[in-house]
Amino acid sequence: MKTKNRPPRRRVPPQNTEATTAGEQTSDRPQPGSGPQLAKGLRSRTARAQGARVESGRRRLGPAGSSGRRESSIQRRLESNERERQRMHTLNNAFQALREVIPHVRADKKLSKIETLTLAKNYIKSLTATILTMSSGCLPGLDGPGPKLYQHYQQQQSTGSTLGATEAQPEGHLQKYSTQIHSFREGS
DNA sequence: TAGGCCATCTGGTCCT
DNA sequence: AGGACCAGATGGCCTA
Repeated sequence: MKTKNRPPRRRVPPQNTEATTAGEQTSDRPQPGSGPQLAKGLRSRTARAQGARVESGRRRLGPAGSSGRRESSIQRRLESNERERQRMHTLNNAFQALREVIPHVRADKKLSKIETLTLAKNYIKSLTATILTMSSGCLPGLDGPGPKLYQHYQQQQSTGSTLGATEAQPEGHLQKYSTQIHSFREGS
């Protein structure tokens, strides 16, 4: 199953969740960004989470239980949620930035996170292999970055015990990266 | 409908 | 002590 070309889902700024679920006072925590309007019929994740919690009530509420929680405790949790949300947004921005510098075949297709990381890894390796090849050809002597780069590469290879036989050679990285690009293009 | 991917919430642990 | 980080849980959206 593939989830390709999925349009980015839109979100509204975070809302109070726990207090709503617990039937306690809602927070008037500021809502950063004062979020975009949702497309018709499209609920935000936060809103959906709220709904899910209200509907199913399956979220963990901690040992004290929602009813016994002090307001300050709830407020702390909400602030923590907000920080976590921001942290994840920062992480996702970094993923997006990474996507934009990784050449891949289908620009219209958004790489998943795991695809992004895997491609990036092999892209770096293929670039390293290319640099090695070029530097060893141009700088056979003792001066210049070539030998040092090669030493570093060899060190990396010796410490990385998970490399397969193909990856043991610089050309293998390029081949693997190329293969991976094609497999993503094929949607496999 | 199943499975992949994702956002969010949550509590625990680590770090400053 | 408080924030950052992490991983598990949960449920929605989307595609095959």
